[in-house]
Amino acid sequence: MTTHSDPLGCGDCPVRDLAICSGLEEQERLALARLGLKRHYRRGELIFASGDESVACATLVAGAVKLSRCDRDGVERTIALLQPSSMLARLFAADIDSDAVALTDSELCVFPRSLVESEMRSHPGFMERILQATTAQLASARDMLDLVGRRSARAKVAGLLLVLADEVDTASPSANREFVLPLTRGEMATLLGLTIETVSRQLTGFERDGTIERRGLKSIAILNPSALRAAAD
Amino acid sequence: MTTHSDPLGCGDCPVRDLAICSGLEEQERLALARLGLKRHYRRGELIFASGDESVACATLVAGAVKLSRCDRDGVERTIALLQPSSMLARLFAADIDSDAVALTDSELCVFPRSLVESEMRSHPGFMERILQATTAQLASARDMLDLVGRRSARAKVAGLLLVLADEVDTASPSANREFVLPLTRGEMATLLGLTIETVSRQLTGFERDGTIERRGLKSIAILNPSALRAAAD
DNA sequence: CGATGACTTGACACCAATCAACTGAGGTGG
DNA sequence: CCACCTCAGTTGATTGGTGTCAAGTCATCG
Repeated sequence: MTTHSDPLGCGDCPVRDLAICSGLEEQERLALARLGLKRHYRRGELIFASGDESVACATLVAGAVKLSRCDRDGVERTIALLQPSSMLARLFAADIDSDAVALTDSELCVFPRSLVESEMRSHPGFMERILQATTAQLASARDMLDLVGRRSARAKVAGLLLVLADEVDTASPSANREFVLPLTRGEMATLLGLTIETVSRQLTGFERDGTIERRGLKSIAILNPSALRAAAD
Repeated sequence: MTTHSDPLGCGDCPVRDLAICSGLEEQERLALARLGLKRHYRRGELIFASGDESVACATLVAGAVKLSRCDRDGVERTIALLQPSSMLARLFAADIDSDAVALTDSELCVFPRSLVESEMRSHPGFMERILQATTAQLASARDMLDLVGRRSARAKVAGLLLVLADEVDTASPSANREFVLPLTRGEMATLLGLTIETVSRQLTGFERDGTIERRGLKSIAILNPSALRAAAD
């Protein structure tokens, strides 16, 4: 191994088989890695800002990121939640249309967008991976739309808890799942089009029901998943 | 020209330079056209149903289509509006996750999904077009999320009117634009997470303001676009 | 231990859902 | 041609849910 055989530490990358890079041959992946860089962001840190020129293409390696917008009164609306292995990029567009903010301390691999686009044109397997990633994000955006379009606060919050629980742990869809909320109450509220107080009251309601249990401020256990699913629509 | 030189009538297709087929060379496009078929759907007709096997990939040539889902109480939620040139497909997935319904009389070119996927793997230009289309749908889904996440009915309806006006006519973003709503009040309501009555009342409100004018049941003129934009957030 | 910020709870007002009646447009049939 | 039907849309009265404002609690950190 030469000194620069693994500049980004791809060797022990937790998302190496999920992220778009997995569509590249070893050699191309290395070429990309040489021109990329790994960056850490603290919770709350701004990664890209709406209006920025779209020059980068990134992969979320660890942590959690939200995309959001603000209207002119400064009211924020979250339009996407991104998990590790997600691609952060605006392909085919001159500039960014939303803020990207780290929800928890996060790690990203950042590449020049132009490089990613040119690599993708010469490597169909890479482009297919990017298409898959985009398709997955589209499906998830539509799921969110379904969620946010619900008419009662109860259904919205229940649905969000189920989404967040699944994100944490797809393995055991059973009772007593405990997971850590990556979102504050305020972030849940801007995501669902509700207020902090309403989100809080819904959580209290579910806890009174025995549907969930709050453990500390950020941790939630789902005691009765079927009750939660029933509440979700 | 031989008898089968233009089986789908691509020659005078209104979206021939916009749809994904435009990513193909003449010869490949013809090969695809030979295995596709053109179908008409009446307003309200079901094109694909949630749960169906994902065997087709279609292009909306003319008309308008919505994607929607129902919860177990039968409450419908619309998760996307598709315009001419949009691709209707669930790539990389075994089955369909939402109903596709014609909003107006519509015309679609339908192809076997397997064929589209294999063509895309052998023609990078075609895959890039599909990626572009998917990226555009993702952007539009996030715009919708922004819209539906607004907290007042007034802002939601105002935003929707602006979206619909743009869809009809991007050319003149000025006053006195008149356009035909492709959606009934009920469809606007399921899209925004409101009720028919609320949508109706908001429209009446905007009309009293002098912001819009209703002309017949389905036609709307925007008299004061900036007032509408102000109301939209 | 005090300060800060996130969260919860309460009281109240208001907006949107609900239920119900009415209007108007389009279509059918006598 | 008009009467009638049907369905989408509008409007009104009322209720209930969610936003708002305000106070209070809890966790974390210096």
